[in-house]
Amino acid sequence: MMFSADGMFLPKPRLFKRQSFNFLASFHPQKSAPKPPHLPLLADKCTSMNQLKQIHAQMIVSDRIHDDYAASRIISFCALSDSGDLNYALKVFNTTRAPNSFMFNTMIRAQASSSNPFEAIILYIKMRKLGLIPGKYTFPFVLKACINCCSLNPSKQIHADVVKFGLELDMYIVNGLIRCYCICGDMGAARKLFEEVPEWKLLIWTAIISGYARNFCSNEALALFDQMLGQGVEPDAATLSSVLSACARSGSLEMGKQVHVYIKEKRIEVGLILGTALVDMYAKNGEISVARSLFDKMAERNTASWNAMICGLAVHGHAEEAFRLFQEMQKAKIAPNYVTFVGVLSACCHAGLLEVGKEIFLSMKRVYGIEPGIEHYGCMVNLLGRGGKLAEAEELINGMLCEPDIVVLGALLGACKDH
DNA sequence: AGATATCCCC
Repeated sequence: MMFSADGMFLPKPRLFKRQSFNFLASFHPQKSAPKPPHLPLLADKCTSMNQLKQIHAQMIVSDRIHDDYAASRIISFCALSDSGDLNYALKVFNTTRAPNSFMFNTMIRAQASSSNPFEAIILYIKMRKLGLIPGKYTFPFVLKACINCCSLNPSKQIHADVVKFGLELDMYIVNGLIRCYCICGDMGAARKLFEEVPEWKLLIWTAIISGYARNFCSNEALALFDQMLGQGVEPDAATLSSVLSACARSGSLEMGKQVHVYIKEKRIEVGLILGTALVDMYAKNGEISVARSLFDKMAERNTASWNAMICGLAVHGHAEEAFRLFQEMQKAKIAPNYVTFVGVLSACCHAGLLEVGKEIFLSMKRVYGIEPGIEHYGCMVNLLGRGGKLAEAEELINGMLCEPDIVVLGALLGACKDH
């Protein structure tokens, strides 16, 4: 390959100069007998959009762009490669006269994990209207789009299509369907699919276990995990993070510890997510020092990792430490989110820090652009009420965007009784 | 003549 180190073919691309196609020229070693380069294959060898655009230009000039295979290679690179460009892929796709199912699959796959997953569903509908047959490389991605959109209705429609096209036994597709139903909270539908799977691969176990864990059905999640181990299936990091989440929420410290031992024994890599799950499990179960030492050892931490530790400290009465960690989090330039402030404000509640709490509460929207939710109001009413500021607490409740719940009103009533 | 999936914090 003749690519230069910076991925550019030329020091500086100049319009209308022969050199502009230097890269392509490099595939004509003999001037006497120039052999046309195989453009579609060349598209696969690109490492940058710059290179791809030159090949695309050549395809247009030589009229090869109307060749299905050639256009597919261009779309595939732009849509899926790391150095691609989804908008460019869309432009090429939209100007293709008769996109085939490979192109649709590629675009659906790319759009499913984009910021506009719904576009993938729209593409799927277009594909069906054109009479193209969706296949095993269509459904996993359109289902992923459903998961990222969090919408149940198209999932049912797509489920019907899966059956219609006879693909209900494809592991990747069943996995997608189960996850769809789990995300939408329809554990009944998810379980039914799970029971019908002919062979329970790890993938499927993980889908159903994480579904139960995410929907706060910790006992079902742990029971299925037991069943899975009983069948000799070995869990991986993804399975174990869901199991740890179930242990965290159900107070199953012993089970959580066993999982930790298993991770050590099997030398499973503890990355960001599994690390966070461990910290959360120990923190929620009151093993703050274990949680803390694991947290400190993490090579990478995201907002969720900090949240697990901060909330754990706050709930177990270590308000000062929770604050200190919140400050460290900001120093580390990790953006706090909604959950972070639930932790920080509940630390204020535990420590009775009214003024600090007020300041943080106001900063939520002003500094971080996060609209306070019911949990944050709950903390504030609690703080104001305990400080005897009943009128202020009532005023705060009246100004809420959401309806006050039992926690908020209970905090106010309790304060009224005390004062 | 072409490719696939999962997980954490409320």
